[in-house]
Order: sequence, then C-alpha cells, then structure tokens
Amino acid sequence: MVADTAPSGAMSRVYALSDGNSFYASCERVFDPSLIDRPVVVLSNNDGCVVARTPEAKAMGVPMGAPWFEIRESYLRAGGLVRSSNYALYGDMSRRVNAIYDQYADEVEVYSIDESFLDLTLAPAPEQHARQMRETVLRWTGIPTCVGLGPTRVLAKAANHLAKKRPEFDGVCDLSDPERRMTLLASMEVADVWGVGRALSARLAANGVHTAADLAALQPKSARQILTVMGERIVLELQGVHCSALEVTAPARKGVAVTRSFGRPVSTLAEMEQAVRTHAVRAGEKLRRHGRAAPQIVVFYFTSRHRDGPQRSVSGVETFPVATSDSLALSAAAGRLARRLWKPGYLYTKAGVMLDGLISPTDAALDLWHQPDPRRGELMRAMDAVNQRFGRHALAPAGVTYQRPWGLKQDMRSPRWTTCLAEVPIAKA
DNA sequence: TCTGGGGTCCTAGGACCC
DNA sequence: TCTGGGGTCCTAGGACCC
Repeated sequence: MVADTAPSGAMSRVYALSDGNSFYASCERVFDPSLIDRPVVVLSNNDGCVVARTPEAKAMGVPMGAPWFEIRESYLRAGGLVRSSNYALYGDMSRRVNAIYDQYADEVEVYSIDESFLDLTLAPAPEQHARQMRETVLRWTGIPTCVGLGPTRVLAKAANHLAKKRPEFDGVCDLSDPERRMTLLASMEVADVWGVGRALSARLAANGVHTAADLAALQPKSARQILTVMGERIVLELQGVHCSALEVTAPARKGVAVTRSFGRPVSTLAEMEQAVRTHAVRAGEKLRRHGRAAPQIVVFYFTSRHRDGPQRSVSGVETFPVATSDSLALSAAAGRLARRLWKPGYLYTKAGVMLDGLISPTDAALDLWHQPDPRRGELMRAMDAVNQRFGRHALAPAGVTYQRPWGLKQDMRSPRWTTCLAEVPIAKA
C-alpha cells in the first residue's frame, strides 16, 4: 500500500529541488560567450580532475571525475575547452540564484552551492510556478536550471533527476501523482535514488531490488533490515511519507577542515610547517565566521599512493586548555604538530588541518588557570575586518605566507568577474 | 610532472562502570 | 562445580552527499 500523505491528516506538502545545470561550467559561460555551445570542463582544486562538464563535453565522453592529466591531450586536441575552478565566481552566482528562489518560495533550504530545496506547498499550480521561476533564473542570471517536484524531499530529488535526464520534461518534472510516480520510478535505477550509493545498491541488487520502483515497493521493515534506518527513511519518503523537513536555517557546524594537495611535492620541514600553519589560519577564519570554537586540532600529511617511493602517512592531535578560534593559537599548535610528526626523506603531497567536536565559544569550559585574553578576540575581529576589506591575504600571522611554492595549481582560472573590482567585465561602446 | 576538498550520519566495538 | 550482564560513552571507519 502506498501512503500519499503524512499520517493523521497533516497537510501534504509540495517540495521542489532546483539545481543549476553543469553549474560551474554554466557560470563560466555567463561571462565568456566564446564558451557557448562548446565542450567545456571545469577542474577541481589543483587542476586535479573534472568536476563539471557542459553537455557538449559529456557528449565527447569525458567522465565525471576524470583525472585531467589523463584526458588533457586528447580532449584539447578534439577542441575541448577548460577552466580551473573559480569558487569566488560560483559562490556569488549561487547567492544570486538563491535570491530569486526566495521570491518564488515560502521557504528555501540551500543544500549545496548549486542545489536548493524549496517549499512550494502554497503555490496554486506548482509546476507552472516552477517553470516561471526557471525562466526568471535564466533571464536574470544566465544560469539554466532543472526543477523536480514531489511530496517529500527524496521524491523531489528523484523528480529533479528525471527532469535532467529526460528532455521531454523540458526541465521540470512533477512526481506528485502516485500513478505517474510509479511508472517513472520504474524507469530509474536504484543507484540514482538520493542516499543509495555503490555499496547499498549492491546490497539491494542481491535482494532483487533494481529500480527505484522496486525500492519504493519494499516494506519499510525489510528496507531497515537490508539498509538500516537510512534505508527505511528512504523507502518511506519514496512512498510519499514525509520524514525530513526543510532545514531553513543551517544547523551549527560540527567540524571544519582545510586540506590541500601541494602544487608540487614537499620534502622540507620548513615548507610543511608553513603549509599547515596557513591551513590552520584559514580554519580559524572559518571557525569565527560560523561562531564556533575548537577543543582540539588534528594535523595530518601523507605521500601519494600514485607515486613510487617510500610511503608515509601521519596524523597528530593537540588539545587546547580552552576551546579556541584564535588563529595564532591554531597556527602555533599546527606548527608544533608538523614538527613533532616530521620525518625527512619523503615526498609529501598533501597536508591538512581538521577541527572537530566544535562548540559555541560561550560553552567553552572556563578554566581558572587559562583565562582567554579578551584582547585576542579583538585582534581576530580586527584581522577579519581588514581581510574582508582588503582581500584575504592582506593580514596574516607571522610564519604564514601566501607566496607558497607548494600552493595550488590553477593555471586556467577565469577572472573573478563579480567579486573583485579589478576583474569586473568592461562593456565596450 | 600529473588522480579535489569538505561535509554529514550511522554503526560496531572497546573501555569503563556498577 | 561455578567467573555476569547491562548501560553509557567514545572513537574509528564506512557510506553517502555535492
């Protein structure tokens, strides 16, 4: 039996999932018309692998996640175009798109840089409403989107998947109607259901579950046996039973990590120390932006499995007397850990700083012997304000430099068209 | 030369306690 | 003769997501 509303007569809702098509690549196209109708890929940090592809690049057979060094030659030879990722641009475009969603929906949950859940329950004709919204987003920002509609978030996600894959939907798919829903879910592989990855779909296949409709037809109890509570929730939501609401206000951060591959391998302690101290300062900025404090810091670094030579992977932790978001304290601790863990004779390729178990600074355990210096808070606020005004690298603690030979590769980054005054486009008469 | 970065949630199992 | 059992807390690791 298929339940179509939440129990006890609760009002059934209409959720939408709207996302930008090939979002990063679409952002690049908005400001560079020479990319229109051409194959374009956008690369991950460090120009490592492909993270976004225009339909033309997909048609050339470039797989998602393809290592750039592997496809580079043949891709460029075939006329493909490429950009390093430009997060300043994508983040700003995302903000603009969400500002439009806000005008069309009662509530918006920003789920990721290119996806938002919308509550369209009060819209008289949700599908029409979604089509109008889609047109407005395209006209005002230049970003093409697809929208999926359904009574639960899992169904809205599934509908969005169908809207993207099936041109006949023209960018909007509605799974509100139970009969139509079962027909369409039967055409969808179970691995394409939100929350079902490689491991779970293998487990499901062993139980004869191959399509999204098969999964929706399971008894929630058997789903729980096969997939634990997550699976039970997915099945209920596929059946139209509302289990998860929108998270309109972002929940407090639990962890923060800053990790980077090096532009080239690092073999000296001086460089390693500088790298992790720089990561720690960035982590401190994130902590303060989210209003959190870290009780401890973890530093790690390792060599690459993809390289010959001796391998080494280490990590160490230092606990603070009082949870902190002070960049100077974080950086000093990171430096100590880097030294403590150091062993020469290796080509290290990646290092990172992780802060977990974050708390609110006001909950930081008060310690009679370790009273935080109030001037440190002032200093951090001043530093953040200066960097906000004059750019991220304007002011940094000693021992942290942004002239890093070990830093990122991003040789093909487009200008920060919308967020950096020196790089805004100039219209010619 | 060369394979991203940053999150969340859940579970199993060990430590510890009474 | 005979050597408990149940609860809680924490952590590591797996799985998933974009």
